[in-house]
Amino acid sequence: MNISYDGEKAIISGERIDPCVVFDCGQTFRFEKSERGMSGIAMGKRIYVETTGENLVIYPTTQDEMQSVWTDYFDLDFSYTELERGFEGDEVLKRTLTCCSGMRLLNQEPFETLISFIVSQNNHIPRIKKIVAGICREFGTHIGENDYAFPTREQLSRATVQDMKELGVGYRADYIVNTVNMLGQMNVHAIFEMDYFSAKGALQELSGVGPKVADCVLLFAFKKKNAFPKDVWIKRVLSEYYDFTPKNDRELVAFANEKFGEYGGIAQQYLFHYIRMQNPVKSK
DNA sequence: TTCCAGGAGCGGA
DNA sequence: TCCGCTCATGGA
Repeated sequence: MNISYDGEKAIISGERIDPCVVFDCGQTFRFEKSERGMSGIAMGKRIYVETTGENLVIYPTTQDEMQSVWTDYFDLDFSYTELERGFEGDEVLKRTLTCCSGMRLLNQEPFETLISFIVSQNNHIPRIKKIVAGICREFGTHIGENDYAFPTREQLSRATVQDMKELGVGYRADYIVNTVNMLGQMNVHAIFEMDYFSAKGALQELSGVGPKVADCVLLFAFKKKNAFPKDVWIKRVLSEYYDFTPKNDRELVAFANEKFGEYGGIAQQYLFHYIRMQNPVKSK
């Protein structure tokens, strides 16, 4: 993979990256289709992500910012091309490449990921996007036109349960307010250094965070590529394509480890996106 | 109108 | 540990 620069554009070559897959696969809720690709707000800034020929273009940015922010955000030090080659040995994973090739797992900001996935529970993606946008608009920093950054913990600590309910989060309002308060007494950054099971346990101490939300946060924010979130779609995948119905969380973890290894979480994301693409009506 | 969603918490068995 | 119920909301 190579990164070159043209004005305020960073051009990435040598690795197939499909922005429509990356930003429309349910790992982040702040991107929408733009004229030539996808655009959204991440790490406190609006960016545009497009493909031109075989290359991916990210703008506006600088070489310094690419090195300090976006290389990590886009997980550019990890070769998904090589990973996809490893899918050849699994018929189902191989099939996902027809519509999921060019996927990447983003390394997102932990607080935003945590709150967003508390909102996500028992919810539809379009509605999650709407609610997250509202949280940003009401409590985040205005960064231009109609753009707002996701609020910091301190900013969101000013939100009451009633405020959250007015944004449509429903019964999750208590979870969010409680978790925001609990995080004031917790060193979230320490989770980066924990092993998978300790990290999952630590997250599940928080209000409204169960096994599924914890796995999503570990996978999408804390770089635990073996975290394997189990939602209704993945249950379908395992049941329909692998003829496997886990009795409990332990059985699922064992199955994912054996079947998909240390990058099970990434495989999970291909499977998640694939089955949703097969069921376009249900997934909306 | 009914169904369902990137589920978690709770009480009871 | 497991099971079943409840929770709020709105798009399809």
